[in-house]
Amino acid sequence: MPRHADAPLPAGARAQAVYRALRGAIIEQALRAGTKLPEDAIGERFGVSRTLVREALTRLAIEGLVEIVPNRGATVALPTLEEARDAFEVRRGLERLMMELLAGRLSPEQCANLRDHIALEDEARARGGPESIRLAGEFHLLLAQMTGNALLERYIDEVSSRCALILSVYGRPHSPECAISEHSQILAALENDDADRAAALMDAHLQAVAERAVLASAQAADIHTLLAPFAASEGLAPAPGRKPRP
Amino acid sequence: MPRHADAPLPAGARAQAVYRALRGAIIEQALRAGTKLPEDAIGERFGVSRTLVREALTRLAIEGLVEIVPNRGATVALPTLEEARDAFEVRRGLERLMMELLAGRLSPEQCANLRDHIALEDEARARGGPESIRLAGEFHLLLAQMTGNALLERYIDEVSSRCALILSVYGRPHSPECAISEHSQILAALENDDADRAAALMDAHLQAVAERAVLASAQAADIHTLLAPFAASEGLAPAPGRKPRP
DNA sequence: TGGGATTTGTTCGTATGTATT
DNA sequence: GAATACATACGAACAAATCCC
Repeated sequence: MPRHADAPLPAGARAQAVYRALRGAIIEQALRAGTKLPEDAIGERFGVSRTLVREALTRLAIEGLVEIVPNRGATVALPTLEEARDAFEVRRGLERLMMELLAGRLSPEQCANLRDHIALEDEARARGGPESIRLAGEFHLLLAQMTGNALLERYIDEVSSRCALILSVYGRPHSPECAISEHSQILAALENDDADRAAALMDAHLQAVAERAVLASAQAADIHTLLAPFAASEGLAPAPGRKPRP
Repeated sequence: MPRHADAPLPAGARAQAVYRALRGAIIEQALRAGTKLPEDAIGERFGVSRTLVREALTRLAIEGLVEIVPNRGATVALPTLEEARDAFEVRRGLERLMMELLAGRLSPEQCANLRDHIALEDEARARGGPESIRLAGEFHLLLAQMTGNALLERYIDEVSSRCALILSVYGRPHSPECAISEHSQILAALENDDADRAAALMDAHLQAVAERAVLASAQAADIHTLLAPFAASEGLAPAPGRKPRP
């Protein structure tokens, strides 16, 4: 839920807000792989000093969404094919565990929530908007939340976003990460208490996603413009009276 | 490999050095769970400013080894029993994946390295030194490195260190995390190209480690120690005179 | 190759918030 | 409960490295 920009965020929350804003921008491909992320430009855009930007960038670098080279600054990560393989390999392991934890344990409310989410994905996909990428990833995150295992949730969140970045590099531009019918089938298996089938479906699903990755290229754009919607949604104000570079 | 203190570290490497030093101290239980970690004192100790200490503490907080409360600073994390369960659950999932990736794929050199490491563990264990904890964890990390999957390696490193912290809270003081014979059996199964058996052994091994911890904490008698993590996780202080909640 | 402009690395001061007496 | 002491949150400024012409 978005905050108003003039209500100051509590201590320690602004760095987190910058982190979330950047993260969202990367996952939705507003900031494309390889884009330079200069500390002061971002700080101006969000109305914070470089200190907080650095903290956000450091966190993103640990997550693998950003690459930091000493004395040369940060860029949106440009994963190699090997890193892509690694990410999907780990993801399969984690999501298989998730299937085993969830099979036969979902409440009717949880199942309803998942069906609602699948419907949302369907709509977004029909419109062809960039949210479909985010929504597809969020289905997996929603499942992770339902395990009640906070660490698993964090890892799945992390590896999913990394996979999203990978698809933005190697996949077709703006293609949703997951096919919707596959999500439905997985949910059905989970409701059926069929852990093995759910795990097998998820495995095949992720395999398909990985293989869907083919080819693409990216182009840069002005960072102030690209970041605008993400700043607003996280309650960050741009610095007054500074324009996109002359 | 230790460096000479008067050779200054390159840019960006000092924060990492502080991070590693603190991490090692926590894992080897030189800094015990719950210990306050003031920026000033640490910076003074390592000869760096608070900025770099903050960066190190932030990284440790993301990893779950340190807890940071806004405006109140950092302490060595005091994992709850639920977090303990989560950590071991995720760890089982990751290490099972690791067994599948490694079974039948280890070179003779790698097997020899692993045997050497097991021998080291054996010695340390016999001496009863605190390194045995670190070494036991490093066996798992060594296996992870051999998968060639850098992300899996990072996750296993992270979850292993978190488990080490958990054992320092709930386990017997200075007890090694892993029984050596279990490591040997796992290695044998991997050499034998028996992925299922390796996975099952690893599962049982981690299960045993987890249960050893809970059992030990139940026998540990002192009720103050036993309750401390629960009190802390619920916002209660052991000392008198603190309000429940604003 | 060189030098100025730009960006990052780090320190440290100040304001703010928390514990203590 | 107020005053005090202390630790943290954040930013400005300086130093060093890199980039670019």
